[in-house]
Amino acid sequence: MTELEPRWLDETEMRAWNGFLVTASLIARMVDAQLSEAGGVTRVQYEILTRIHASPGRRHRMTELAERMVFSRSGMTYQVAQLEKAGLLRRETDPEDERGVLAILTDEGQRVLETAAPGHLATVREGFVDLLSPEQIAQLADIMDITSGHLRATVPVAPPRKSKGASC
Amino acid sequence: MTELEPRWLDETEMRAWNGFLVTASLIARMVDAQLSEAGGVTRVQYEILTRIHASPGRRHRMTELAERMVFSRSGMTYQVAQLEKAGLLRRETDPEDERGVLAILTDEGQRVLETAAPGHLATVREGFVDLLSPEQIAQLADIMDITSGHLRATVPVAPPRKSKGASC
DNA sequence: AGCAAGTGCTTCGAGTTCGAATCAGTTGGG
DNA sequence: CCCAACTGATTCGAACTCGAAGCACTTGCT
Repeated sequence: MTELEPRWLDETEMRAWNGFLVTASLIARMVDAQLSEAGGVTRVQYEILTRIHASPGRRHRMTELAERMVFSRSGMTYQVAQLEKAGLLRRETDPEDERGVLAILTDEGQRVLETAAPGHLATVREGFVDLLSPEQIAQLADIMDITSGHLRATVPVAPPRKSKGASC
Repeated sequence: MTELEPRWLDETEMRAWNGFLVTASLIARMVDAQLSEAGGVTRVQYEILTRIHASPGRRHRMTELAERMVFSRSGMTYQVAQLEKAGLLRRETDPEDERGVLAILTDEGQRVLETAAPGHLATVREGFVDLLSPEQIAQLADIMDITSGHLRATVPVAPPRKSKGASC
């Protein structure tokens, strides 16, 4: 983990890594800006609504939502509370497990999502997808499958659950 | 900008876009975690130190630093202030323009950077670079050059300076 | 020189994020 | 049945981030 003589990134690796970081920051800003001037919701909120929308019954458990979005549970509680205040979703305790809470899309939330979707999609295309050739999109999809898959298996998002196996 | 019938993302585009977002979040978390348990500095602070280190004279102007890092100016002021408190850099007004401020790496900052670098680099390799083949790295580098270049030219980070050309 | 416009940085207030601690409900022995 | 361990969600405090507003210095025009 802590080698004394690390292998520095070569020129290509550096372009890939640095370009990745810059792109991530900038596209996030661009999407934020578009959504905020389009009125309704923030980027995080938009994504929450989208995920709930895509779930069966237009409802979704909190923790699962947080895990899929790579977001802390407390942050999720906060944002879902905001969305509930705004009337875009409501919360209900899960009848199958009284500890759990279901976030359920309201009609109003559905409407806001439908209104916001075209502009958001256009921004994602303009700032990202449509800049690349179909081949590059395919290459990128493969690459991101590898990295996201590996990282999901490696990086803890929620608390480290009771360790039953060895930790090192 | 707001088409009535948007072109939705196809399956490959979705994998690329979604994988990109997930990867960005997770690698950020992984780097954060590594740096925080290694002791010294946060990810943002590490990057600031690195950029100053790479500059001639181990010094760098604030605004330029913010622009290169895709960071707000006020956020940069905050983080540089933290680093100054910690003794890792000091601030001096630029003798060539009394408005400007130079952030200058201290010996202590240099030392911290050298200590943190190997672990950080190892994490970037483990969580990202070394997961990919040389070909994929090359593909990714080309792709990220396109996106970051386009976005840098498009997305404003600092206030929109006095517009001398047309704005649309 | 003197003033208006411009530029560089900081301050301020509001909103967001996280992890640790907490509360509530569930599960699995005894 | 009862308790201990566990799990899902929320609350709380601290830290971070941003944009707008403000201050200080510079530039350009007359």
